[in-house]
Amino acid sequence: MMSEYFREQLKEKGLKVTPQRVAIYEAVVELKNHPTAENIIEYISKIHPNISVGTVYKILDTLVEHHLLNKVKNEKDVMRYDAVMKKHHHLYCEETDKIADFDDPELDHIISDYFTKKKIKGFKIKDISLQITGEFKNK
Amino acid sequence: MMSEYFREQLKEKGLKVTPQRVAIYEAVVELKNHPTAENIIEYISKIHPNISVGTVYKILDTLVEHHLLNKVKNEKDVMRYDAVMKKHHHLYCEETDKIADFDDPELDHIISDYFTKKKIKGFKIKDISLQITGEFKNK
DNA sequence: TTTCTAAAGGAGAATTATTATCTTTGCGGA
DNA sequence: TCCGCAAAGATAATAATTCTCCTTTAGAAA
Repeated sequence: MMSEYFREQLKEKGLKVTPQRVAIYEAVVELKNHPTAENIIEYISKIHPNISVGTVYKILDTLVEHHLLNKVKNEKDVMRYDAVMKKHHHLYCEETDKIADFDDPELDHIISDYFTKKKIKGFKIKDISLQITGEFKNK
Repeated sequence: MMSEYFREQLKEKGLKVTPQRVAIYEAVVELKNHPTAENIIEYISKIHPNISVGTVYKILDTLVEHHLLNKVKNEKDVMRYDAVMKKHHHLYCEETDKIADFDDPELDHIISDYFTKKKIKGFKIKDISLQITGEFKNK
């Protein structure tokens, strides 16, 4: 089962493996497109009608805190979540409010090269992420 | 006076020049470090005690909509505003939650060059902005 | 300058997303 | 299997923002 790894991760970090946590993690994976808490709640409520809203928020926080999920914010106001933990960039569509992951090691390399040569004075860089806004072409 | 340009801009866009709008714009300029609505409200209330909270939000929205201010998002929850309209990147400090503007035409050039050669399939890029997280070194 | 009217502002209620509190439940070690 | 504490449930509270409704005012026109 695909969430076996997730269960392992929970144990490793000393967190209890609960059906709620597994369900929410699976929801984020399943929903893919960077769901909001609301999206997750809606999805969850169909399968596990008795998981409460507060619990969803609490679990999302816990998982973000322990680096099992990522938090992303969009131009609008709400927080969104992502199960892809690998460092990556984001493509935003302003119109449809869609977010897609974007990964490009070559670009990362170019940028990190650049900042190796040219430091920002008074600032120590930990991470760089690109927000690429534009629009998705419908194929 | 420095807000002369702002008044001109309002007129040009068919917006009325009101003392509230001028005051709020000046507050954002004055406060510099990407103030939140709350920061602005606090600042404003000292000078113009009778500008109401709802008005501040309404005016911020209007000005963002007409590109007289920018909205900046961070991983935390609140929106922040910026009077610097020139395209630029942001430096974020995770610890102190500070944001600084970062401008680097050379870097922009490198990145836009890169994407001229290597398109993202299914996506039309309109704008790229970097979020550089890390920490400010105290001089 | 005065008048007129749509646009803008004021006050505070309403909404929305999120967090906190407090009680109950159940995971997982002994 | 039992027990203790972490976690879940229910719901109240909070915070940021938006909405509603009514009043005021900027600025165009007379």
